[in-house]
Amino acid sequence: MNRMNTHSADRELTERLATSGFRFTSQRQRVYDVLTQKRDHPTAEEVFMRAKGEMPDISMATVYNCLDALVQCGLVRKVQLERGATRFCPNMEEHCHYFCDTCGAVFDVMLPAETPVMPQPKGFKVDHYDIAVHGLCAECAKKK
Amino acid sequence: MNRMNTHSADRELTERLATSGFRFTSQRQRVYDVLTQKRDHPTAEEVFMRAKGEMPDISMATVYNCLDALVQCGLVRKVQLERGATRFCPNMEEHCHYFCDTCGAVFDVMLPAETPVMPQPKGFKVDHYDIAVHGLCAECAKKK
DNA sequence: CTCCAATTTAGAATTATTCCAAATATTGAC
DNA sequence: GTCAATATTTGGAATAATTCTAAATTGGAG
Repeated sequence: MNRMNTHSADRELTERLATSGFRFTSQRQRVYDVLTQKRDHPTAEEVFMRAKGEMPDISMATVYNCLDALVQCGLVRKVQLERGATRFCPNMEEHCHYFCDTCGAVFDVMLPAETPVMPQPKGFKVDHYDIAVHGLCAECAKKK
Repeated sequence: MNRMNTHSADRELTERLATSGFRFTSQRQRVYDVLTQKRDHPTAEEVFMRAKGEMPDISMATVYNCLDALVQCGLVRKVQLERGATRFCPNMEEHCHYFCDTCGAVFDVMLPAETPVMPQPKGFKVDHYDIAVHGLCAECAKKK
């Protein structure tokens, strides 16, 4: 299927997968499409349900596999905002997450170019930052 | 037990519990002691094992109960650094966590007084920040 | 001291995820 | 295009961490 990868987006996906040693599959394409179409930080379960729309036979195990491959090849980020299901985010720019503890809504906010100087544990080699701001979104704040 | 709460630390604990509508119990005292004695961000399982040292009959369910009460009365913070067990931290000052993705070590680092201005989603009411820095600790960095 | 609500306890239930082994699909060589 | 080798998908079983449940126990007000 999709022998030619006609769309540039697919070719991009194929290349990203290939450079990490993964193959292009229709399931991985579908899962990545789901994530880029509605960027609301869905859980694996939610990705599964949306993916089934156009691909009714896809399985939960495959969704986990695909998400894992996409994370490994640098197209998707895992986001753990609370205990419970991990969420997935296709925005790979440096940003932080505003999280509504009441309704679960997530908002991406770019980080300011100027990051403040932070003292670091001696010899610590930083890989990445995970910054979350917890609180109430406008709607939920109004209701209280 | 502990009818008098002779130690000031215990009285402090009793008061904190009371103002949130909780009772003082020996189990809650023990769990809080475990957290303050070795501030290495243990999981519930680890707290359980350490608590059993002086209190062999304490149960896992109780450890979860106690941790929950301590979090609710503002003496302890939950820390979710990755998928998997939640960790617990008795340091209630504003700080962030440096986390070694290889060995799991956690280092507290105070945040600089000057926090950078961040654009916020309209109407969002901030409750707290969760800042984690992932990477390799000095030891693990050396091994590579 | 007595009573009642809060707490503890052991074990069952739940949730999210990972593991497994057989069936299927993809890719590179011919 | 065909074939073989290997990666991937799949459904279901297994696991890990936590939450729930209901009975026994305990703390504290009066």
